[in-house]
Amino acid sequence: MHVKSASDRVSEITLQLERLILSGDLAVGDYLPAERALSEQLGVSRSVIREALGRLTSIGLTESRHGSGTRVATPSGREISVGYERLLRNSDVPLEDLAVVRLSLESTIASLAASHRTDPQLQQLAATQAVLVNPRKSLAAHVKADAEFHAVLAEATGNRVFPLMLTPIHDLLTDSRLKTLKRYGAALAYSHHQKIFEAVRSRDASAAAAAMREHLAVNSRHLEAMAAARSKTD
Amino acid sequence: MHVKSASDRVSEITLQLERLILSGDLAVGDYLPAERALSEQLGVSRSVIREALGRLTSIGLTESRHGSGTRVATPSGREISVGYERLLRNSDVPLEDLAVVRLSLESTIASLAASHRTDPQLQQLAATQAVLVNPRKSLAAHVKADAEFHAVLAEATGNRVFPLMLTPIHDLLTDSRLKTLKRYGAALAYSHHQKIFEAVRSRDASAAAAAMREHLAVNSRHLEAMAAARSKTD
DNA sequence: GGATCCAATTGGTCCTACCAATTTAGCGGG
DNA sequence: CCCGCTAAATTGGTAGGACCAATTGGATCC
Repeated sequence: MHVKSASDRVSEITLQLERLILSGDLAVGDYLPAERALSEQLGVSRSVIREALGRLTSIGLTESRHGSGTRVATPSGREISVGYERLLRNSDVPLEDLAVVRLSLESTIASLAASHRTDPQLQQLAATQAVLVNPRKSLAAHVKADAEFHAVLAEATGNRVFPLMLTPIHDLLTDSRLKTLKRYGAALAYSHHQKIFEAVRSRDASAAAAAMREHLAVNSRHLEAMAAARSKTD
Repeated sequence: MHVKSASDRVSEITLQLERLILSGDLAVGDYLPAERALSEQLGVSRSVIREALGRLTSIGLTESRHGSGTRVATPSGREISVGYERLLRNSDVPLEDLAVVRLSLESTIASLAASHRTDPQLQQLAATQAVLVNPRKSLAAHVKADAEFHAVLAEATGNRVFPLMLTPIHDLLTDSRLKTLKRYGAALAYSHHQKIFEAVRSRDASAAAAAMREHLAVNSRHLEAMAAARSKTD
């Protein structure tokens, strides 16, 4: 990648530390040396160290706690999510577009999950369903269970890229999912999930994908309706 | 979004400046006030200003030139891509997994492109095909044309999220694509692309998706073969 | 009018001192 | 011996000054 030589110190140091982390010399959760120590070891002022660590933190590679230290953060895709969020605000990407991408990914996920799911994962899915069908649980709990269902499904593909790609999309769509749940109730989501669940349980890949498409179609229609209402008032 | 209150000064200032930029008060290319001026205006030390600006620069919102000043950078979504790329690289996912995700996205892309493509986009596709079928062009040119073909297709969906999701994946798979081109020659890629092209031209969504799946299957088989060879030597 | 040089402006680095959380070690009482 | 409290050491966070280095813009000179 042509990231031009970066003749300034902080960029150098940032790269150096980044390499140190990504090379595996430092595991997730390990503490980096203290800023004053790094300053001496690397032969630059503490300001440079601080700016470098700040940049690493801003891209989610490290996290610092006052008085405690700085350690490498658990990679979670959350930084990517905020990046996407920023881009969304900036370039005004409509949520409908995101929903389309989600539909594409999730139908593949359902299909693959049906082929690769393990029994414990099946139980996890059942657990989220138990929450969703329980009317005594709060709306927030229902939303969480809904998200969990899809997350477990992504896990069950056995392909680690799917969770990484899906997480930020889910985060961005969480609002719309909440509205959909409010509008149509958890019962509908439960019955949809149940159809998917049965297909995954019986390892019927195409049925799982079809059920997923049907499930997400509700959300898409809702988004489109809102978009239409919005454009009317413009 | 629940981005915890961020009690430290630099986070505050970073958010403040970010808001200032994204709200449109500062257009792309505009210069921010000098660090010393910002320091005084916002009532914090220059160190804080510098760290905040550094973070903004590291996520691609601003760019600083020594002696000149700091201005808001042209938004390109590229920073998001490299963020994604970093994450994927970091988590050490097998290329086969990436190829699967790519297949999922690209088949949807082909389908949507068939419905939404414009005539100029069709011409762009044809142009990359002209390069690919020209044996006088270098291998690098062929790889570029191949990448371009898929990029234009992603554009043609009219959904700006697809390019964003696909770009980092393409970047990570560029090596394997090069090897595939070497192994099977540009002619095969050309004929596959041609099938996709015809389907997109005639707005046949399902044919486009099918042709795309067939196209990428070659790549997948190649990757699997390499993975198998690798595991033998382990 | 054009080229050259110089001074003001601006980002980049270093340093030192101090503030504020956190952790750790030590002390004392039970 | 153990628990709880306190104080010191460690660590990140902020401030502010001094200086270096690149860029810019104007004044000067031809």
